[in-house]
This record gives sequence, structure tokens and C-alpha cells, in this order.
Amino acid sequence: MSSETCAPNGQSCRHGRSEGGCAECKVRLVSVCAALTSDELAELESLSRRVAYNPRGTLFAQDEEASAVYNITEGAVRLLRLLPDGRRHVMGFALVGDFLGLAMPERHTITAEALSPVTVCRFERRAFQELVARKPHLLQRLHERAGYELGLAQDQMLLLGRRGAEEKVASFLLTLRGRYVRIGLTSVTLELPMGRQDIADHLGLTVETVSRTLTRLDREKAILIVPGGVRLLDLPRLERLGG
Amino acid sequence: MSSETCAPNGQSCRHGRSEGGCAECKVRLVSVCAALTSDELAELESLSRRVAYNPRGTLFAQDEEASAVYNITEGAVRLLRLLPDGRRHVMGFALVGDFLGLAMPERHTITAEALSPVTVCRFERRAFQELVARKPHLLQRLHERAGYELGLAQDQMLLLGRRGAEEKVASFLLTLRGRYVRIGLTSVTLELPMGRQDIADHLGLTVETVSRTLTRLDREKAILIVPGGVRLLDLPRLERLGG
DNA sequence: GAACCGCCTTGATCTGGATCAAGGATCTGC
DNA sequence: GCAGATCCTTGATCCAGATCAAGGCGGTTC
Repeated sequence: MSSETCAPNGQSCRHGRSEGGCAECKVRLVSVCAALTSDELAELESLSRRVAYNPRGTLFAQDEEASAVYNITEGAVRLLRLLPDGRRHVMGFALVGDFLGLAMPERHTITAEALSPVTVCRFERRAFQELVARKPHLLQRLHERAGYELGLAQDQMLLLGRRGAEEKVASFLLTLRGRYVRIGLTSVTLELPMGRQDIADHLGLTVETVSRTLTRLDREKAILIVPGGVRLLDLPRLERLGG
Repeated sequence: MSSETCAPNGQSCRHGRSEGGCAECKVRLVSVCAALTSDELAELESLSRRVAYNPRGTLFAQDEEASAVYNITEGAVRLLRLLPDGRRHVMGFALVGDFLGLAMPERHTITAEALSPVTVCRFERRAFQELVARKPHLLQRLHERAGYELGLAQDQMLLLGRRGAEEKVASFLLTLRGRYVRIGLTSVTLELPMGRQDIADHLGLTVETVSRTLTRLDREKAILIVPGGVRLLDLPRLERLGG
């Protein structure tokens, strides 16, 4: 299922000069790594290992022992939680620059699955924790991120608890757009690397309702559905709905 | 509205020997303070100020500049977020030992209101941040708490997105019970310091649905509604519903 | 290129919880 | 003790979104 296409021969694929190290990492400035000096970056690099996953590959699974933390350098990941009875909820989607394992719990509380070809910087949890213990400003940075995540979680709770289907979908699209913009991706079309079912499970809706709502927004020219994503045609209207 | 009944004459009511300092604080071991040595505790104490609020008093309000962080030593607080259109969502309830301002953002993202007579240890944000910057293990502790909160937020999202009214109410009662147990309050009756409307706004339901659901659980002898709270009669049944 | 498979869409119907509308029970102040 | 306010409960009705049920539309395989 999970497929580490990196280092299939067992070799570590520690960042080499050829592929650029942490210092040249394009997600450095949007990730926790921005908190580090170049010396520390070198140290961090020695702990990191680049790993690639195929679509549908599992980075880690719920309840599994948390042996590493991850910084996504390429692709998109879905984060989900399962109920014993099989219902699932998609807690969110991790994009380029996102850091997985902020809280560094003993066991993962969620499952992370690649939605597209994904590459990550993987850090052994032990070694990373040691580094963090020695670098208070890195911890500070992690804590800030955690606070930010907590705010996002609150937004999401408000969304799930108090809003209708159209509001949810509009808000989802705008939020995703905002995140793409923050990481410097300002394409005309908003890529949707996740399927309708994932969106539904993220918003507390059914696939059918998500599909119908998107179709309606398309019919009303607020968005345009294109292969692999949507184009946001009427931002003010969407903001009125999802703001 | 907000009412600091402490130090009404403008005097600081820094903990004195008479009322017991941090070292004797009964919530110390369940709060962030547990991370500190007695020396550090003394230092913390010099930053803290005990403040009391009447029921309905506001500890702080959404969008307001965050000038302090709080540790609740008595009473219960509701944490809510407002939508521009007036809809509100109760993000959660803070009990004895809970720490408000974990993420220490510039501005509060939520409003905190006393549900009962509340007393808190209030720390000036500046001073507290300075202390944290000098005490990595305090930061570590805060970060752990934040991670824990993030987990709770995920549980709540799953609850809001994927569960029916009965499951929500049962789960709410069990969660609250669990929290009371953790802080050493194991009364037969589960106190509900919040009103039905608050519970509804927390679970993404209406007052009517909460009331009906509680009535039904009472009729079916899973709980017994008593003034100011409920008695949980059939825990296994509730766990089947809310687990 | 036919058969299959995983998605997505669309339509018809059903239902859990919202909404609307009264009361009833407590509490508060005078 | 009574007027008013606030909170809680209960009943009747309604509706947004779930559920059930078909197709449709690319991919991929052989």
C-alpha cells in the first residue's frame, strides 16, 4: 500500500549536493525550518531524509507508534480519522510546506495518505525531539504553528456546526485558495487533488450533496468546474457565501 | 459586565501567605504550573494576580488585544466564537485547572465568559512570555497541552461532522464526566454549569433538540435530570451511544 | 475495442433535526 | 406575593440534506 519509492535499495537518500539541501529547499520559508539559522539548518539536514510516496501511499496510520515527523516538500496529503464503525472524517489536507507531527504524540491520532505523488522531509522523532529540546526558538516556532492550527480547528468546528452545505463548500474553496496563495501558487484554476468523497468527509456532507452544490455554483457561474479542479469566477459571491 | 471583584480598591491582590500561594494552589498539579520547580513557581507567583469574576462576567472578548493569560482556579467558563451574522458557536468549556491563552496570539480568537463565580490566576502576557522564553520546559509543557487541545479539537470535529443528536449529547456528557474525574471531582451527579443553549451551540444543535434528547435519555433511564445537572445512570448505554 | 472500475453526476424519496409556537418552571427584584 | 425575565420543555410542521437508485464518463487492461 504505502510505497517509499525513494531509496528502494535501502540506501539513505540524505539530501545531496545534486538535489539541493535544506538551504535551497523551496518550502523552507513557509515551514518550521524558517526558524533556523544556517548552522542549525545543516544540523537539521543531517537528521532528515527525503522520502517519496505514490498516490494512495500511507505516510503513517492512526494508532501506529509515531516514529517520525514530516515536512511536505511536494504534493498533497489527506489527514483522516476513523470511527470504530467505519465512518471516517477527513480532518484536513496537508499541502507543500505543511508540517505533520506538530504535537509529537506517542501515537498518531490520524492517518495520513498521499493524494498525489508526494515527497517529504522525514525526521526521526527521537532525533527531532532532541534537536527541539536544544533549540528553544524552534520549539517556539512549533508552538506558534500549533496555535495557528488550533485557530484553524476552531474555524472548522464553527463551519461544521453552524453552516449549511453551500456555505461549507464555498468556504472550503476559499480556504484552499488562501492556502495556495500563501505558498505562492496563484494559478487561475484551483487544483483539487482530493476527490468529492474526501471533500464531503471533510465538510460533514455526503458526496451527492457536494457534487450537487458544486454543480449549482457552476450553473450559477460562481465557479467553473474543470478537470482536476475548479476556477473561481465570482469571488465576491463566494465570499458572501463562505465568509 | 465583567467584574473583577478582586482588589476593588485598585490594590494588587498578589497571593499572600494568608490565602496560600502557588505552592499550595490546588490546581497546580493539573495545570501548566506542574512543569515548574519551586523556585520558578515563586517567580511565576510574582507575576500572577488572583482575579474573581461574577457569573456572566467576561474574562476577555474576541478580537480584543490579548493582554494576559489565565489559569482557572475556581468555576467554569464558556469559550465562544461569533459569526458576523450573530450565529455563535461554543468552542468549549474551561474548567478548574484549564489554561486560557495557550497559543498566546496577539488578539483573542474567542470570547471567554464566566458561567459561575470564577477565580483565575491572571498573568500579564508580556511577563509570561518572557518567563516562557527563559524556561524551555515550561514552553515544552505548553506545547504538549496545545497538542492535547488539538486532539480534542479533532474529536470535536468528528463529533460535529459525523454524528447524530443522541450520539452528540451522550458523548458530551461522557467527555465532561471524564474531565471532572481528571480534576478529582467524582460526584454522583454531573454538574452542568452551562445552559441548554450553550450545550446546543457547542454540539451544533438547537436548544429544542438538546432538551428533547435529554428528556428521552431520562425517560429511557440512561440519565436522570436533576436541578443543575444530570446523574449518569447507565454508563454502558451512554458509551455505546457516544463512544 | 470491449469489459471493467473508480469516480462523478443526477433524480426520486425519506427523515432527523430545524423551525415555529405555546406553555411551564425558576428566579429576581420590588 | 406578584410582575417580569429567563430558561426549559413539549407539540406541530417543515425542509435541507441524507439515502436510495441509476446512469455517465474517463482511465486501464487484455
